[in-house]
Amino acid sequence: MAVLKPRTLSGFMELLPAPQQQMERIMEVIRQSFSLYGFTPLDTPIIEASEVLLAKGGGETEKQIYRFTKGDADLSLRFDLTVPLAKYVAMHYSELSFPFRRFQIGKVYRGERAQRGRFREFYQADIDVIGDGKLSPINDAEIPAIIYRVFSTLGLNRFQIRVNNRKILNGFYAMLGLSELSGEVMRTVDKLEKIGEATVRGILVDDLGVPGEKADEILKFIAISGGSKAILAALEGYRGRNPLFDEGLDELSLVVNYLDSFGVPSENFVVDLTIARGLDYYTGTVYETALLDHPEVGSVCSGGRYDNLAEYYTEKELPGVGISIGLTRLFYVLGEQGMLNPDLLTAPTDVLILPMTEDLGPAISFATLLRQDGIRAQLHCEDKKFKAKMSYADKLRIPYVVFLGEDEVNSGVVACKDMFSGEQTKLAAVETAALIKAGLTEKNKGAVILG
RNA sequence: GUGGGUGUAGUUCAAUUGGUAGAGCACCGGAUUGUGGUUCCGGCUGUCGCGGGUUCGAGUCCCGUCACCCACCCCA
Repeated sequence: MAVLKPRTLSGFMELLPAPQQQMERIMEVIRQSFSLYGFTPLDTPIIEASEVLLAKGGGETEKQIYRFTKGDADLSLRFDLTVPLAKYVAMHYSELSFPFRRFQIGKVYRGERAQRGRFREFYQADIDVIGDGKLSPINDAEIPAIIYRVFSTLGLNRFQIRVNNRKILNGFYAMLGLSELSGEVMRTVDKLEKIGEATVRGILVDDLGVPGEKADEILKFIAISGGSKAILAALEGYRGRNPLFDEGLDELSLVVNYLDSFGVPSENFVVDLTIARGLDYYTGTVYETALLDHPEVGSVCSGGRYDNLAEYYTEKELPGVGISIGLTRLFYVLGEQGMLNPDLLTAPTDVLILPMTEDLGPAISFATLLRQDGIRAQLHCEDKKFKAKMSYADKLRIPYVVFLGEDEVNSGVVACKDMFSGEQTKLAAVETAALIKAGLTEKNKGAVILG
């Protein structure tokens, strides 16, 4: 019979069991980290009515969204987690308590060309804080702490949280009389690191029609660098010329000043006046996180402050601040760079039990004992050679194999082999369980996801 | 959407100026009866992406097509 060639669509990540385990661990770290800051878990449908997801209209979303019809229904796959959140908050406004802090880890879909580190289906891990009418900028200051917590808990050190404030940029461009162009200018300046100063100036002057001396002022402005405090000090020099700028500077100062209290080391944080990133609804603080050793892969976590999350769905004013971790991309990079700890236990079970007697009772009882003790156990009763079963345990990197043959059953013990050390013990069931438990704790000790 | 590249066993790749396909890894089996990972021996697999053309003859040249990859755009 002719069989169909199996294939997975381009841009869709499909993992083997061991990497999937690592992915799950990463998700778990993210979940726990988010929980530590008082965020509540949320899940929303992957499919929504197109009119809801496309309420904003125009732009990239329209071009890239997966849209289809089912009967009369015009449906779309969610493009990000923020728009569904907006709908959710608008819809359940009266049932929610504000500030509403939620986290959500879910797949999103973008019908663009797949590329290295760029997927069509990928996980985003989002947190957002939504205020009712107003939202304290202290929330902006807390975000870097959460990012830092997630990345450092994963075992990463070489990353940098970059922060900027759009009010500062917009205010600055207003000072130059370039308000109408600020979007274009920001987009251009954002590419500085990639294309260089000369090219940026060329685009500003030749393509956008920015007068030469103003382009130079822009370049001078974005070239402000140094430690966060030094940058703030330099920015103070521009104070008093534009109210929006001043407001942004106040917000940025707040973020910087509380970093220490929030436990964010200064080496993992920088004020970067070039970043403008993100969807165009960002209005204040913006964040971007870069892996210092892999600048080429792009952002793995970005976000910012927006004035009005749900303007398309409600008259209520709902400002918010949030970030999105590009989990799939992050995982892809970590794997590609060999940064996933190979010593991390990824076996589907802790113990593989091999019964070798007609009566499976003792083996099943032992499995039950282990499971009651919180130890993952699997029976292997298939009609296979003993060697094949050992090989199975080995390939899956299962840490313990237990043998239950005539000898063991008759003398009331179980034989247990530590597959990593090769040592084998023959002890009573309860003692073996205790031994395994202690051994697992030892093997898991300091098991960071990244190594 | 625009530009470039590539398509050969499960996988990574190889195949002299066009002459009807190989290697490593993986996989499977064996090296005496209840012990894996190392080693040794043996074995398996391909419509050479698909369709057409040139040719005595094409994996190797030409056209088309599809798929994938890379860059741009945009972004996680």
